[in-house]
Amino acid sequence: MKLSEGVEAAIHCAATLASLEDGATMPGAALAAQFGLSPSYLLKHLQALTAAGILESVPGPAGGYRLARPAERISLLDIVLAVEGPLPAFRCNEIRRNGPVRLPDSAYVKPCGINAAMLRAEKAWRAALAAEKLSAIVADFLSDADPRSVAAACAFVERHQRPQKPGSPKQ
Amino acid sequence: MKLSEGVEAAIHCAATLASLEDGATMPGAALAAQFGLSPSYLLKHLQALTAAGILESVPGPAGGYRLARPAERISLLDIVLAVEGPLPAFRCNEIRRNGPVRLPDSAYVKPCGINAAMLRAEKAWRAALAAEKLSAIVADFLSDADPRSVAAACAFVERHQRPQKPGSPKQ
DNA sequence: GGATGGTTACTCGGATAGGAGGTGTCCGAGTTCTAAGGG
DNA sequence: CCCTTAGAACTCGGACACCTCCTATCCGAGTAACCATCC
Repeated sequence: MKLSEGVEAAIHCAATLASLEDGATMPGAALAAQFGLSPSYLLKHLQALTAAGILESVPGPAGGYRLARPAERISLLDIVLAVEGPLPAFRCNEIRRNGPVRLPDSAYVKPCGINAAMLRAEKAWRAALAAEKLSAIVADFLSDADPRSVAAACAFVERHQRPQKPGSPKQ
Repeated sequence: MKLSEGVEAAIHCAATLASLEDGATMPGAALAAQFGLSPSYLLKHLQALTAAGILESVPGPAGGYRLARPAERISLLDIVLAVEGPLPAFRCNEIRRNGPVRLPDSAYVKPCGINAAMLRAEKAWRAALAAEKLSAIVADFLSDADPRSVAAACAFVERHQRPQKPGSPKQ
């Protein structure tokens, strides 16, 4: 089992966008440069986040991406589900029915115990991810990370963010 | 993210082997027939379980597989790790270092907060999997599942298990 | 000087090739059971 | 009747193609800023 590498990129980008001034945007190309990624490919994941309602996109010059809601209300689970899809990692194929003796469907109304156990474990995983808020990630970074790294990140944000246009308030 | 389909097969096979009489074995071909799987392919996963020390294999006629230790001491985590590998699902590629400004390595001695958060969530998942013992899975099946399904499973075990050979005690 | 229209450049969005890992299959090595032959 | 021995059949184990999904890339649609022109 392996999570898509896009998850890492998506979380880093979301954390960077959370550091922007209120209403400001940042182009996808800038985010790609910040993390050494292919701009075209990063766009794919940013689109997924936009489709999931986590980000907003502003087209045209001075456009870019920004968070669609406060970082306190964005969890890592939201991002992971947006990139990886909503389906659970364990998908029961009901192989218990594929034996040589075919029982009627009425013998399988009770859910598969193995599937239930796997889903319980995945529920714990999702609960832990839901508890990890993007705001906490950013706060921890600002307080705990190396000062040089924090300074470089802040300088990058200051350099590439596009201030909110006065005439178009953030919805 | 998607778990390998072999995980489902491996758990079902392990649960079936847990229902065998003490020391008895069952060939991989019988397990494959029980779940409608390709024998050659199922062997691949059973070999992984054997390499992980969860199963034991007995070669030759009247051979097959059996649990290497009591079902109470086998968790779903053991099986998942044996099939999927021990690496965590989220693998940090340290893209935080790939920016245009290259800071010295000393600026990154603190672990990445995003990686830490993802690993915390995965730790919760693994803890939940470790709590799901194979013995409990089998017990729940015998008590809760449809009687017809239980009867069919027991009949299958009775039909295909190979009793322990008197002269070669289980190690 | 101010308003207006066209041009330009920048942004995101979706459709299109390439590659790694899981899926499925095959054949070979090893071991035990069986049965025939000899004592 | 018992032991020995050769054969055969069944088992697991590892090596080889195929296929799906993730990775990576390109080009097109749309929009806002900019600038030249006109009033």
